[in-house]
Amino acid sequence: MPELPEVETIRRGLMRFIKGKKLVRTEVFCEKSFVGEPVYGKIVDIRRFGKALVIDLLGGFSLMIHLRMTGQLIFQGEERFAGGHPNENFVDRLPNKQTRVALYFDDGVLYFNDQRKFGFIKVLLTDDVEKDEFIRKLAKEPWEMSAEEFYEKLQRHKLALIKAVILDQTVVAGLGNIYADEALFLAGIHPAQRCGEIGCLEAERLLGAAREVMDKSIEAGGSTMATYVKADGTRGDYLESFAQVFHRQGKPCMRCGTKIVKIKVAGRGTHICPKCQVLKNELKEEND
DNA sequence: CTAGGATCCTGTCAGC
DNA sequence: TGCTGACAGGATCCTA
Repeated sequence: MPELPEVETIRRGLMRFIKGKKLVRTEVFCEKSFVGEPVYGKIVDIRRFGKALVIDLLGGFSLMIHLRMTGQLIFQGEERFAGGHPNENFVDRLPNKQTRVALYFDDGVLYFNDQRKFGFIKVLLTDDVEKDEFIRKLAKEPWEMSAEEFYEKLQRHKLALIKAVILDQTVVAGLGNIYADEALFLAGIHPAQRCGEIGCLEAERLLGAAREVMDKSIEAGGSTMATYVKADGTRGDYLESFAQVFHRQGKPCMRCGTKIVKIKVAGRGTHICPKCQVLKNELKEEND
């Protein structure tokens, strides 16, 4: 679930809560969730590559963390900071059944929770972080990519559906199911449009839309989603504050009032306004 | 090389 | 109540 904006929000939170602190102990509850032997030392930096986080330790080791669908990072010190898949774990007593790894610092604990166990923490040499397969194959993020470059990349997947292609992290980094739907809506493009039918100007619009929706979310994350969870368990549904289509099926389109519908595209739940996002005709086969 | 479907895993929800 | 199938904010692996 966590996409680029959520991961960036977590990165900023960790910079504040664990940078400069010393990692002193590791407790692994699920072997699958922790790859390699635990390492210790002072945290010198926290970096982000697409949806992956990298925590650099003094001494030459790093922890790469990918939250995948249901991962969360929750720091419990004097106050609590939680990010990632939003659920009751944000306010639960930890560790709990979904806690896979606990990283202990002098003054607090960083819990890695993950319902579905798709996410992981992996120990790497800091020098080898950029040789990691996932990071090595990662494309540029939307802000670093020119419209021409994006368009050319789409043209390499003429027959694939646009939504599937923008979810591909080797095409453009950072989008997930929410921001893909939001960006396509903003750009007025149907998610099942084949890339070959996407024009140069549309590609440019889509790239701009991707930047816009994620910028907005990072900004919102700073205040709402980067929850400093209070005793009262504040857990704002930040999606409601900015989503135009995601999880809004049955509700009116904010642009034209038509009901948003949920369909399936590229195997994923997909939300569109059927009036603002129209599928251009596929090239018809010659018949008979 | 591309395209599309299955798969990893746990939990929840709708429908019987 | 219990069972069943569908589905989930991701990415990889396998097949054609």
